[in-house]
Amino acid sequence: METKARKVLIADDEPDILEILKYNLSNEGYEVITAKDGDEALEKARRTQPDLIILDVMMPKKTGVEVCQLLRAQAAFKETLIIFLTAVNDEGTQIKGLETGADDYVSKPISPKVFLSRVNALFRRLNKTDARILTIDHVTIDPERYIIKVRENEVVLAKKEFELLYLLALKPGRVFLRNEILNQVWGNDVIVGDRTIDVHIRKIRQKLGVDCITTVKGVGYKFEL
Amino acid sequence: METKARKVLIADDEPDILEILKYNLSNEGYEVITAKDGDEALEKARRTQPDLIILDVMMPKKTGVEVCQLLRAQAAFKETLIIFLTAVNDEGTQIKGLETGADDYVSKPISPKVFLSRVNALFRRLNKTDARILTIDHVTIDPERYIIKVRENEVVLAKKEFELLYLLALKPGRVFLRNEILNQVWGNDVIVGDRTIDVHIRKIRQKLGVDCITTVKGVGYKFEL
DNA sequence: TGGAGGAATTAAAAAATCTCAACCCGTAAT
DNA sequence: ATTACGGGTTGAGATTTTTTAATTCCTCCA
Repeated sequence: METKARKVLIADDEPDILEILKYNLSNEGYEVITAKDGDEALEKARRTQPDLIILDVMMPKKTGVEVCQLLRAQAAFKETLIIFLTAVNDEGTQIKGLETGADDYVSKPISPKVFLSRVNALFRRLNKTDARILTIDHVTIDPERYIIKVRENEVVLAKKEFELLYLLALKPGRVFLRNEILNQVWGNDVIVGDRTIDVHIRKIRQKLGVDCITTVKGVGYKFEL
Repeated sequence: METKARKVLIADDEPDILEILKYNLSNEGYEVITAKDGDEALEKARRTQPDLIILDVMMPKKTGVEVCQLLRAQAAFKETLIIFLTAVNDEGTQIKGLETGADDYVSKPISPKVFLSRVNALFRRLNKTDARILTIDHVTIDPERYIIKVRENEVVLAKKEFELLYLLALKPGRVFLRNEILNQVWGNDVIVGDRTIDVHIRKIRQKLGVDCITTVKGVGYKFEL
């Protein structure tokens, strides 16, 4: 249950639906934000940057389709998952929905079980493309197995260490500011001291036995062999 | 892991065909749902979530190809089996059909016997990847018999234990998050405590007597010899 | 040469997470 | 009715990871 809570925004004008979905998603460990009309949805989407947005097609102020179009027009929401919810089993809406760039489409009445499995499926699909094996020279980082290999030798890193290394290795050579690292690995709401990063960096260097992380004084760190 | 009746949705505008197929599939133990045009097919597919969908290419309202495209665009139907039915033995249609993501393609007139064997074959193919005997080094897991063998010694696991081990062994080395394990083994609607997984893992380790499950702290577990 | 600022090193405290044993509750078998 | 068993829960250690805090090291520059 500790998979860095994913944020889900639900927008629907029917309080009942809002409640049911919120309840179920919360139970699954998602962090849930709700909105009761199109404008509120837009506003909260911008402020909270959710991982998934569930939009009722029929809403006051702005319809789900409109909200979706507006969001997709913004770079920040190009990748965000969007699911449409609709009472009408209307073909026209469905087509328009998928064309607007929704990732899935669920029609009411909603079965919580089915709905949850769809949400999970979406995230699973997302993860797939997200967790790829990195190979930089003789260093291999496999996020699926959580192991690092240095010249055929397996190295075991702890969670934070692994995530930190993975982040740096995603863009070898690029310098990551301490702040970036904090946001990506720890989350932008966690507060930890600056030395914490140093210590982790040190452990990684130590365990890998290879000098692959370079310090850029006053700036941050980068992965480099 | 129960063998619940497979649901099959048949969509065709010719009542005769519908009848024949329904009769034959029912006899084979499938649960059959029928639709007489594209729209009805879409609607019933969503409501009943069938395991297999048989689509006539030429149908009122929407053609089979259109229905297929719409379905495949939805996450919930990414994995669903789809068979196209067509009167014309038209090359163009066939190609378009398979490109749209159909799993098989049968042309009329239909021989019930041949048709059934194709359907069975599809499910068998699906099953293969689903319930096959796993052998990892000297550990053998047979999901059909619910038997584990470790160096010729049979080990008896309880249901949950078995399913958990099987899940992990399906992708040796890959780390499964606690959430994934919960979803796969317990189902995404059941709520059980976190320690439950631990305890089951422990029982497995204990019974197998071999150290084959590795914990990745803060992340999950993986099968590894 | 002697700070000053930033980073590296350490050790040790604090927090998070597992393991393990004991226990409880249904249900199927006897 | 009794027992055996699967399987879910709990809480107390044990372990590991993460963070903090104190100290030492550099490197640049006045």
